[in-house]
Amino acid sequence: MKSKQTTIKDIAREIGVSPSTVSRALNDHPAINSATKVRIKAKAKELKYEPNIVALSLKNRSTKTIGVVVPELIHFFFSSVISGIEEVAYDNGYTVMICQSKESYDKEVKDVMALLAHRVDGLLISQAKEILNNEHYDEIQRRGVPLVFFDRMPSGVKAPSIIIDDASAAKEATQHLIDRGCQSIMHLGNNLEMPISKARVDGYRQALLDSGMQLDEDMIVDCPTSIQNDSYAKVLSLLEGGAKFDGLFASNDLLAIGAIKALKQFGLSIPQDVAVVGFSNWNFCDMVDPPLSSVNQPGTEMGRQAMKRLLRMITEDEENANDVMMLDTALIVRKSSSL
Amino acid sequence: MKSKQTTIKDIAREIGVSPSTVSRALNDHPAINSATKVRIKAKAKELKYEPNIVALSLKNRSTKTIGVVVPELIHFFFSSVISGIEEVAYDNGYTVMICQSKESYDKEVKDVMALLAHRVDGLLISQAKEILNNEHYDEIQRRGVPLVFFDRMPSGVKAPSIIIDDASAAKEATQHLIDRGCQSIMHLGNNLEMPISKARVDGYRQALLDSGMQLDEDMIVDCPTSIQNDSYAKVLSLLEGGAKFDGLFASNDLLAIGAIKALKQFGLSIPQDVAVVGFSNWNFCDMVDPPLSSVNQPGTEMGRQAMKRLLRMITEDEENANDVMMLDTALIVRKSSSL
DNA sequence: AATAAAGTTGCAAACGATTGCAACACAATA
DNA sequence: TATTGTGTTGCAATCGTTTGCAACTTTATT
Repeated sequence: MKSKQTTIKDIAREIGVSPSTVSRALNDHPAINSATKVRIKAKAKELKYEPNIVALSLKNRSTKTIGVVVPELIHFFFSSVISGIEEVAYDNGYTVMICQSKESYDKEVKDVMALLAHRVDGLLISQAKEILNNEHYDEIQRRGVPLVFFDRMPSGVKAPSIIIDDASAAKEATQHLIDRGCQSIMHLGNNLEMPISKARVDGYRQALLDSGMQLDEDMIVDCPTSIQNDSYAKVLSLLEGGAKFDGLFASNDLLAIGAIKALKQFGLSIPQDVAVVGFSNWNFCDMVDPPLSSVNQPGTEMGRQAMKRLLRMITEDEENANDVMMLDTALIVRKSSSL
Repeated sequence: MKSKQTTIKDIAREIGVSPSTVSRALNDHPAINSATKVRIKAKAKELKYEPNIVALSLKNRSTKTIGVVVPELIHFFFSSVISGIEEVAYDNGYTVMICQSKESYDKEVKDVMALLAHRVDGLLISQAKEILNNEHYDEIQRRGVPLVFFDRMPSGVKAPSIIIDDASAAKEATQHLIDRGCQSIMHLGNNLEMPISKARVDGYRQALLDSGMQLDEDMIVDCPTSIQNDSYAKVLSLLEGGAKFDGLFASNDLLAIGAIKALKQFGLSIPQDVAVVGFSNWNFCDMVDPPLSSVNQPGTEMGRQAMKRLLRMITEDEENANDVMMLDTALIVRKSSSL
């Protein structure tokens, strides 16, 4: 059934020349008689010939394909990144293979090995939450396949990465709550094992310290699953336990939404009683009630930059570097934290 | 740089046998001496040999890769479908190449041609909003590449499809509003050129007719862009123009959210003054205020079924069929339409 | 007319893996 | 000893394309 795909040999047979001549004609090789070229090209069009990329990949030892591993596609942020990646890849004649690690270390390793077996020309990875070791990253580099991380980078791997300044973004968000008059600010972290989560906690801490506010470790709550039910349940039980706070900075928007639900249910109003700020600026931030203030992460731009960096590694065949590009974030203030 | 990938020849050279022997040993061919097998397998592990899928694809004329074309990845529904597709593909040893048409006809055609050039073993497509003709679908079939549509299928192409019963789902949603006591129900359509949008309008009409309610064509409003601003502006101007209605059924959730914003701003309360139902049951439906009633579209299941159907076409080499599988939807009633 | 110089085209090898067939060594049988 | 059988391995072709080199035809030059 796959037999209906036209090959260079079919054209050669029909015209009565050798496959090499057809190949050269289609690539406008100067040595080929122009009349022959015309005949061959016409026949190619007639038979809807399309070069077999698989054969070309084998010959060129380059698949013109790059592999992407993201934790979850359904996250708005990661789909935006993918859009940016595809845009640049497409413009440069590359196609993209996307895998989802589903936040699992094992799946991430399998994905990476599968992409390597497919002989992708490069890899763009955002690390899963579950982190065991870096062996698969080392294997990528041992094989000489270019590698760039985005958003979530591991420590101890010599590869470029495109990230945001999580600490300073978190600091800005916390500072905003302080400026607004909040005296006691809670932080909901998302899996504090992750480097980016740690960085956000650091930013939160720094803001409090800089303002001479006291740091209460009990106010830092980890919600590892990042499902709004998690933060909903945790915040509700804290409130019921008598916790008092007038500001809340969450490490992602889902956690913020869950917290808002708990706060509302406890009879508190937002932002009057508690001001809330999220992180990522997901597309639903201005749809919830009240509209949620959040730190905007430039997903599409991150994808573009990551792909550009990878292209530079592929084409310039440069040695491993570990430069870090930090993209600007912006705090989007909405009603959940404004007076 | 790509030179560091171990091949069968490397193993052969190091052991001192021919590549054919290595190949047979790794595939546990009975003719190979078991001592030799052990030595070869050990060496393969040592050199971290991984078969080159590109070479295998060329030889087998099968890439074990399937191509997917969706309108937009950032839509929750489509990312869910992708997850379902990947799940089944993965379990059957296939990898997935994803393209986004961005709702553009030209991009869809380019994506399809690129995937064909990559010699994917099959294609899963959800059609873009912009529809010009079916030539590219015909070309897929002319080449004998299996094709299955999901969610948005074209008319006039003989290929299987996995969809939901848009008309009956829309009818159920509208009926729910009628049962709730709504006297005058508005419908916000999303690009009424699209078959699925037409089907939803049909369902809406049918529900009204069945209940003996009058049909006012002015109550059917097209919002082609599917951005909440579109429905926000249209609904607001209708309200200001004196339009009266106590129910609203939107063809997708974004439109419903935009409408709710307009209604609130006009001083109407939901669901008391106007009951609202959306379509797709996006993940943010229970995060907005009030939580939005919506028709649940089983995205992941749709992806699974589409991939299964495609696998059957690939493996059983069956002739073109055009069976349609309709998946069950369920109206999820939330506060936006409950008393 | 002989030779050189273009102008065209084909052969064969290569990319990495698989596989039918031939070839070899050695043991068992007649 | 000759023959058959069994176990093990290699050769060569194949998938579709590209490309250095050789070979051929035709035209230009002396």
